[in-house]
Order: sequence, then C-alpha cells, then structure tokens
Amino acid sequence: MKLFDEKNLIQQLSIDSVIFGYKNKELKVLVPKVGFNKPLYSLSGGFIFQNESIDSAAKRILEERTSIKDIYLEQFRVFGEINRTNFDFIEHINEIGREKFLNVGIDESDILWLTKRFVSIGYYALVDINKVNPKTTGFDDSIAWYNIKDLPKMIMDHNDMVNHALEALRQNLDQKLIGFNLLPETFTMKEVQELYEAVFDKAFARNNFQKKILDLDVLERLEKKFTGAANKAPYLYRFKK
Amino acid sequence: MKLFDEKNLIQQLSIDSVIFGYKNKELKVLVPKVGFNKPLYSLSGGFIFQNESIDSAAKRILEERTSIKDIYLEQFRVFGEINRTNFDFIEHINEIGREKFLNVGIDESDILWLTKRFVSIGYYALVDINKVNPKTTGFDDSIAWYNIKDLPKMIMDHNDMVNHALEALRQNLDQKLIGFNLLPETFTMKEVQELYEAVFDKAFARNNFQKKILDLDVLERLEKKFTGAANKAPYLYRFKK
DNA sequence: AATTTATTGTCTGAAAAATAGACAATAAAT
DNA sequence: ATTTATTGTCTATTTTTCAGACAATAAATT
Repeated sequence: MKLFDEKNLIQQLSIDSVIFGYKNKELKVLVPKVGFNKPLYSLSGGFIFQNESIDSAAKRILEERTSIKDIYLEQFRVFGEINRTNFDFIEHINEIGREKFLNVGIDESDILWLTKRFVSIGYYALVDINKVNPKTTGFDDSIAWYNIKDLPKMIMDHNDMVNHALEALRQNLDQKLIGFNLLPETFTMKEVQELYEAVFDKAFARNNFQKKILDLDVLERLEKKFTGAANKAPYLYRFKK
Repeated sequence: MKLFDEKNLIQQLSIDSVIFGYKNKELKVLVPKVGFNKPLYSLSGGFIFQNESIDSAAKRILEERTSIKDIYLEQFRVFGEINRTNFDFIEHINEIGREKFLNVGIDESDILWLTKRFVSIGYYALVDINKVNPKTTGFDDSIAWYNIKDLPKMIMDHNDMVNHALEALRQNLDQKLIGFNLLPETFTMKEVQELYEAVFDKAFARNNFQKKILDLDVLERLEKKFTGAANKAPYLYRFKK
C-alpha cells in the first residue's frame, strides 16, 4: 500500500499542525502515535498536493484527524533547519529491519519519501474538544489528547514547534478573540477565565477579568445555569455572531 | 549559462525578502528589476540549497543583494496559494519569444525552473541604508530603493507580501526593539521619532515619545551634535550593547 | 553684547486604564 | 430562617498614558 504519491505532492515541504483542545481546565494537544513496536509521537502532519493551497492542505490534514470542518487555523512559523530529517524514523527502521516494514505492505517509495529532509510549515488549530472525533491516518496507529504540560517526547523538533505555537496562541488570544474556538457553544464566565488561565498558565483576578471580557462587547448573555451548587447561579454566555 | 542547479535545491520552495531601509524620513524597500525589454519588478528572492537552513538561505540571498553581513532578519509568513506561479514571466517569454531567451544564453532548464508553482517563505530585513551596496544577481538587470508608498507593481503577490511585512514590522518594532537596525550607529532622538513616524505613517507627540524611548533603557547618551542650526543642539544616542 | 528664533529636554497635571478591595445578590444546604 | 459558597458589580487606588507648559541653548540677528 503506497500512501504518498510523490508526483502529486510538493517535494520536501510538509505541514505540521498543533491541534489545541481544552478540557478539565487544561490545554491539550492532539498527538498521533506511529511506530510498529517502538512508539514514535509526532504532530498531525501531512503534505501539500500540487492542486491545493497550503491553507487548504492544512485544513484537509486537520479534517482527516478530527472529523470536523471549519476549524480555526493559524500559520505561525516555518521550520527549516538543515538536516531536518526524521532520524527517529530512520533509526526505527534500522532497529527492526527494513524487510519487516516491507513485509507488512509498506511501500519502499513511502519510506524513501519520509526519510527526506523536510521544511515544515507550522499551523496551530483551535477546536471544541467535544466535537472532535480523533482519527488515525497514514501510518498512525493511535491518536490521543495530551495535556500540554505532559506531552510525550516527539520526533524531530515537534516539541519545539508546540512551544512556538503556544507562544503564538498567547499573542493572538486577546487580539483576535480566538479563545472561544476552544469552548463549546455556551459557557460561563468562570469557564472563560479558566481557559485563559490554562493558556497563560497564570491566575487572573476574577472581578477585573469579567469586566475586561464583557467590555470587549463580543459576548451575549443568555439564561442562568443552575448547577445544583449551593450558591448564586452563573449566567451562560455565547459568542456574538 | 545555467543559474539554478535544481539537483541541489529544494523544489518549488522559494524565499522572498522585503529589504527595508530608511532615508530622508521615508521607509524604503530594495526592489530588483528583471526583464529584457519589459520591466518586471520583484522582491529579492532566491532558493534553498539542500545543505543550508532556510534562515541561512535567506541570509545568503540578502548578502548577495546588499553586500553586507549580519543583517537583521525576521520570518513573517508563508505564501502558498494554489497556482502561485510567475505568470508575468511566462507572459513575457511568450511575448518576446522563447528563442530570444535561449539566444542570449539563458538555459532552458532555468526557464522551466522559474515557471513552476512556488511556495514562498516571506522574510523581512532591516538594514542601515548607508551601508548597503545594492547588487544585482541572477536575472536582475538593475536594483533600486523605492519609497514604500511608491512601489512599482511587482510580480505575483509581491506587493501583498510587502503589506504583510510592514504589518509584521509594526507589530515587532516596539516589542523587539528592532527599529535601530534601520538607523546608523548614532542618531538623535528626533531621528528615532521620524523613523517611527515613517513606519507607522502617523505622528507621535515629541515629549512623550522621548520619555517612552528613554524609559526602554536601551539607549546610551553620547555627546551633543552641533548641526549649525540656530537652536539647542540635540544629543546623539547609541543602542546599548 | 544683548536679543531673538527655533528646537530640545524635561517637568507637571489631567485623563484614562489597570488593579485591588469590598459588598450585595443568590442557589441550595443546614 | 440561617448559613455557605460563588457570582456580578461597584468604588477607590494605583499606574500608565496623554497634553500642556517652560526652561535651556546654539546660532542668527540687532
């Protein structure tokens, strides 16, 4: 089974996306795992067809992994160090033997493709984690959410990519009001604050945070949310359309 | 004469740099011109060798055009629309005839190379315009500084690239204190202010501007600069090392 | 040599924004 | 009816930004 039709792809150029989700007051990243016995973790990556733009390619790659459309996407950086090659993969091939790969139906040309030097365009995506149905593609054998503070060691510079993506996310969170892409349709003010605290990894003062967010004039207040807790019920909010 | 040795280059990936300079209170961009009778303007571009990083490639390309080393460089965006092809060049070839190109010693393979789809990594550079010795390379037949408000129509999306570069420069000017790369070694406060005004295309209040810049604590004050004008002589400043 | 002119450097007060403290409102448990 | 925990908002304080004013001064003018 041949996965990469190099004739229709741009050579040596890849896309890697940091897919951010949010749950249990923690910022998470969707991380696929490849590897036949030794696990190799990597970001959700892919390649660019000749007949699509890089943004379309990034979207397609994300849709494959998350099963949802209309994902918030932002390009944040290109990674193009010399010898930016998947040495972990090469090492893995050498360890278990090239034949074993070929025996399970993996194409020689795919191995050749994947062991080249790649310049990679970094994107980050913000998704409502509840809507995502994580799916494996290509060589993935599983895929899972990881707390950003507890990411596995990934291939190449992928851990570094996450750091840069987080930095870009922090820069954009206020400016572009994109944080709501990480939340469900409706939410309480406390949930917004906890999201911000997870992203920035620091506490905000409740009184002033609420004022700041409301002053942005992008939320509409809905009915109250009765949680059953023995205290005043918070309002639900929704991002204005 | 063959210019592009495609075996040693990454395919379909290019670098385009917006080289910013500053003179006469105006922000300028260094723009090479190619074309054999019809002028085609473009940004300072080039390609990436297999044995260099994208940052090194960007530096090399800049050094070729400016004759100076240690240039301040910043990656700002990747441009990868589908069919991002140099149609102006193709049109030009068709207009004057392919043979004419080949007759002046231009290699067929170079034409083939240049008429492919390219994904281009955008960099911007900040240079001391007095130190730059602009030089043509490759197909350039001249190169000159243009006021950013008076740029010629360039090939492909290059005018758009300049807009994005300027936006990125504005975002970074305060935050990264990079503006001083556009100025000579020593300068007066008024010159700094005029630079900021040129970049942001708006006026700043003199009293508060001076305070803001001095509060950054990155400048050291040197001797006064006696200009011969009939008024108080301004101090010279230098960026702290 | 005194005065004038244009510009520079800095101060001060006013306005606006960010931060901290306080308290009433309230849903459910006691 | 009272208590508890949390929410929404108000006010006072601090900090930052912005605008106006003025002294200092290099050289031209008188």
